[in-house]
Amino acid sequence: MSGSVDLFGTREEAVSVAVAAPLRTPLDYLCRGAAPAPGSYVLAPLSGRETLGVVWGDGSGEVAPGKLKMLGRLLDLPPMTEETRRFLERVAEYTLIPLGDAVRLATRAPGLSEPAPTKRVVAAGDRAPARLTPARARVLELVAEMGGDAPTPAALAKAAGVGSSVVAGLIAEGALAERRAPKDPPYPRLRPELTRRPLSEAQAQAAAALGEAVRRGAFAPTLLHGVTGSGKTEAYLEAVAACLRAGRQALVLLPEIALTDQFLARFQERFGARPAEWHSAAAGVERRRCWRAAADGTAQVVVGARSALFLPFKRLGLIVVDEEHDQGYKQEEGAIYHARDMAVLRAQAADAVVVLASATPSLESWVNAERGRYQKLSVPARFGKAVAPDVRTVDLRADPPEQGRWLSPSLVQAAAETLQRGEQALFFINRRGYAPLTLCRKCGHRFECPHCATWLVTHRLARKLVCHLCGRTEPEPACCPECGSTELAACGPGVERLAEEAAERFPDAPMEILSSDAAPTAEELRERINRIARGEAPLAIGTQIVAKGHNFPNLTLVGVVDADLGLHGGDFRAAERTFQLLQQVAGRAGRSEKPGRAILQTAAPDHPVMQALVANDAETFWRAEAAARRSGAAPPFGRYVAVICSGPDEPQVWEIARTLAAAAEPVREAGGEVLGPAPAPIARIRGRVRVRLLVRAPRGAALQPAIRAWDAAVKRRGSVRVAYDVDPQSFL
DNA sequence: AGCACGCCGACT
DNA sequence: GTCGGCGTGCTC
Repeated sequence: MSGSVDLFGTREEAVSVAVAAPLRTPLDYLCRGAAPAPGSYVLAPLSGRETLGVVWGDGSGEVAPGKLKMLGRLLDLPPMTEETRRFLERVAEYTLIPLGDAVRLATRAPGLSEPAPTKRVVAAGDRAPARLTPARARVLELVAEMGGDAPTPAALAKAAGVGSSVVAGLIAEGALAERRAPKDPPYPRLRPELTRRPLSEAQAQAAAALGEAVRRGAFAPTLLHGVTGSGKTEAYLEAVAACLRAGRQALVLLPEIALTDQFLARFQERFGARPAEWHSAAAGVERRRCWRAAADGTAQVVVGARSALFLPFKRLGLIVVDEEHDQGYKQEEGAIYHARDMAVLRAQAADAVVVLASATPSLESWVNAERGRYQKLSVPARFGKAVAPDVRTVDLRADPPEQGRWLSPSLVQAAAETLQRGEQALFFINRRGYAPLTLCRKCGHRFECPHCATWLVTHRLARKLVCHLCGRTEPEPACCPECGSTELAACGPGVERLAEEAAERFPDAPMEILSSDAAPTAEELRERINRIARGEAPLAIGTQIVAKGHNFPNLTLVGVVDADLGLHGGDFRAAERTFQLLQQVAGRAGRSEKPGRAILQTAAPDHPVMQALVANDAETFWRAEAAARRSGAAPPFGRYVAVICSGPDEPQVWEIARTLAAAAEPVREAGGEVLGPAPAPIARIRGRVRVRLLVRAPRGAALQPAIRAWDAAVKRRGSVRVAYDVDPQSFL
């Protein structure tokens, strides 16, 4: 331990502390007397205030001891385990965020710097009361019945049906002992042996393999592939049970939307009590309780959204990432990370099992399983459950809609038949608004966003033109700003325009529109979804919010109006994203007892995405996609990092973005490539222009030198900021 | 992140 | 004449 001796001969030691501030390295502090152990939570003075920090190790000695500040108070919290600290280091290294930001992610709970709140409780005392009245007897009897449970004085009085003075009197005489107990109630003990639904052969096999891995207690990444309705939840709950028996904690991550009472009820049925819950909606007290219980090990299982991954678990043995393909696992604001990937890192640091569960695994997980880096377990569908819908394409070149219409004759006919049978039909189009482009018939002027180099989308209901990149709106124009002509043409369909056509074609069918801006509140949107689920609207028109989350038991036809949408454009994950989205949308027609079908309107029925959808064969698609990436026909695997440069002044941002591209020279020399700054990926969000620079680094190439160069390039450059978005595919 | 130090508009 | 706006820079 590097130390120093002051004038009075007192030994002062230096420790390094990772403070919860955006700093890439820990800072050195002096401490009086013995240095706190690594992992201790402390308050550290930082530019004139006390900031929460975690002792990381010995002082680095890089700053002269005379300039070091004295460490503040040690906090009364269970120390952060070495495993968690190693995990945070790896998160910082991988996502390119500062270590201090990673520490911040792990300390997002209120009241950490205050002692754990306590309350007064009473238990049986060691003396008999001088006078035993009937009221006193009732109280003492009740206390004896309670055994170890210590109620508050008020609760005890109420339960015994006596006044509070009776209890107070007994305390004064020593017949009841008063002490302080934690105010946050402990989580109820879970019972791994409680109930078990009968498992199918395949479920039992998967559960056994997972349980075996948990008992081994070593890092074991596993892809649990189970189609919808196969009961993969039951399989991984058995892994949770095995983890509880092994005396370790388990974490179940769910996409925010799936964190429902339904899941919790199922959990309670299996384990006899609800788990600790961690999600963004949880209030302050609940977060404090969950954080502390994760840290002291009394939370046996935490179920939570992505940020639960950063709880300071004491002895984590299992992480389940349910619906691992879900885009919601990606944190896009502030510290950018993908919770599924960080779960793998955490499991590695904790020698834990990580289960990635999905009916439609992501490309990266599939490739990792194929390469043998992940164990793969499959749970096929249970007999008698709803089956995948029959998927077909309609070739828009051979069977086109009429001029100015978007539904092809065969899709219209299929919908008519469906409605006639009393079943539901859904038209899907992944575009909000009325029309994606408005142009002037006279001079050809296009209405574009002045900031984003994209077309403004006409929203007819709101009477506005909206930029879907930056959210900028203008009133709907009456005439062309160039030539003054009033002949403006709306080109292409959006969900509003599709609804217009559907209403014309099926005037007698009540219709519900599902899009994020068709409903003013989330509550209203939920109500609309419920109306469809209850079968009140036979016809539904929707954007991608219909893709997940809900069962529509009477829905037997899904019509994808433009299946090619999203396949073009510069996104190097366009094909897989389209495949996953459309597979989910088509699957909406597969939840009914009756046979369901999906119709894809496409101008490219031979495209691998369409063929894979028709064959309902993700594996073949992933294999083809992986092969294309290896052969160079599609963007190759590698470490993709978007360097995001943002600031209020557009020319300055562009200038700095070019500097950043130049500073990426070491990456290029190492065989990587730098794409951009491209003209398209620019957007203005809350007054700040964002320019993205895509960098692909070869596998194994350390990006840290480039980061130093990029960080330095924006220093002393006003309010320009740089952030890094590491693509999950970097795992490959 | 937050806090201090910096230079330009409306106030007792 | 100042109070304070937030742009800019740094934190052991």
